[in-house]
Amino acid sequence: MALTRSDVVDAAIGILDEYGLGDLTMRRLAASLGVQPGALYWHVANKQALLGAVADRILEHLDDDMPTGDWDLRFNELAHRLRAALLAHRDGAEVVAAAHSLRTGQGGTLALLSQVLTDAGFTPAEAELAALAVLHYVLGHTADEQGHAPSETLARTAGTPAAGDTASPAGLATPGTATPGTAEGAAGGPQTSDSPLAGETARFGFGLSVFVDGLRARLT
Amino acid sequence: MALTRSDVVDAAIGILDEYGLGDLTMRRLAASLGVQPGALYWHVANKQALLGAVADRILEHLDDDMPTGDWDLRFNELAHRLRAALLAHRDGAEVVAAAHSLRTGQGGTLALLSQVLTDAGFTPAEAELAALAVLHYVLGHTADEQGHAPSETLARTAGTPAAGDTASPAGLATPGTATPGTAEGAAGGPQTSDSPLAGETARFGFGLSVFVDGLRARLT
DNA sequence: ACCTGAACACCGTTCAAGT
DNA sequence: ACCTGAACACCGTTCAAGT
Repeated sequence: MALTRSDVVDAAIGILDEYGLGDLTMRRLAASLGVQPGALYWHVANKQALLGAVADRILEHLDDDMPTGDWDLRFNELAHRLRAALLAHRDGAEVVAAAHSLRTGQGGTLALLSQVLTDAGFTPAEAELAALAVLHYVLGHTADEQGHAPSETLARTAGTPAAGDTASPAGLATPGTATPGTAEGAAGGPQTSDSPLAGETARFGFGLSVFVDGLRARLT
Repeated sequence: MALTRSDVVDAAIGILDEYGLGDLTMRRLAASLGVQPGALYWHVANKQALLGAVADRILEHLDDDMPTGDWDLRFNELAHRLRAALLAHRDGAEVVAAAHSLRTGQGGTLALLSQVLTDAGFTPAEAELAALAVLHYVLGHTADEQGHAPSETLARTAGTPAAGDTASPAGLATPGTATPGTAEGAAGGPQTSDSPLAGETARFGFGLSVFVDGLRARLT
């Protein structure tokens, strides 16, 4: 049966999760589909476009069933969901960053965050800038996590969360994030597991809340 | 005369400024030095190490003649200097990001920002997290600027700054930043040049000040 | 100590030609 | 419409051998 563009993206995500971005080459992808490298170019313009499609897939359904409530609650929820979506795939943050997919991507992650802030009372220009700023923060922080941190995305497998650490801020259910590829540095580093900032989610939340506090301060 | 490691880094920066990161290959670098590709590996372990050395060079002297004063003033100064240093070389932000050079780099940009915040009264853990957060912001924002914005780093050539826009926040002299490579999108996009957030430096400063406001709010 | 020559094992992309 | 075969123009890295 003939290959489909969606098949190509599926296979790409498969390679990503199993071997990482460094091994996601057009030639390996073709091989995994049992096809010649040139065949891919019928379904996808080039590698950049493929990465864009992969990124769009990673960011799909980011705003499904969004809670209603204060802007800061919704803003936090979106940021945490974004991080969770990136963590759900090996090198997810790097892929999305490489694809420049947050600004333009189909889902419009930038637009989502921006909208919450204009609802809150910011001008469109301010809202977009602030949304971009936290987007950069989330991408950077999550890329760091995926670069050299002990994984933190099982949650479904074990009953007790790894170290008192869940991806969602409140008790809100995260969208269907399957288990990711194995992390490279599984041997725990010097994790100062006593401070209130231990746990990657808490560390992430700290930077996020500083930013949200700064935003709140300008609303008065 | 025999090549020196410093020569190699110099030549790498030359290629970077003239042709960009995409054209900075070991083979091109070797050719520009009139040497065989293999010769480079006597001076540099691999490409990653080379990029690290280039990044270190870009970030050199970031804290020369730092002003004294309130932590927020010094924090802002460092952030603006960092952006200026990145803008001083084509694809500077991407190089530094790729080199993971802010955390570990010789200069210790992370340590510098962190120190300012511990001086301000934050715990070491909080200070490092907050410093990392703005580092991510600066890198992301500046990478965006360098990716598709009309260049903004002449300042020395013309008497009147391009659009009421300088890299330094106050009248503080920036360290020796030479003129960068030409920007790719020289044709001006839809620049809404009326709002108070026009001008890349103002846009950068907005996100930065939101974060600093958030930090100040926790000091009470 | 420093570099050449030459190879190894890859890349992304194009494109005539086949079915 | 969809894919093969085969090439083009590259990569980073290694390493014996030369000087």
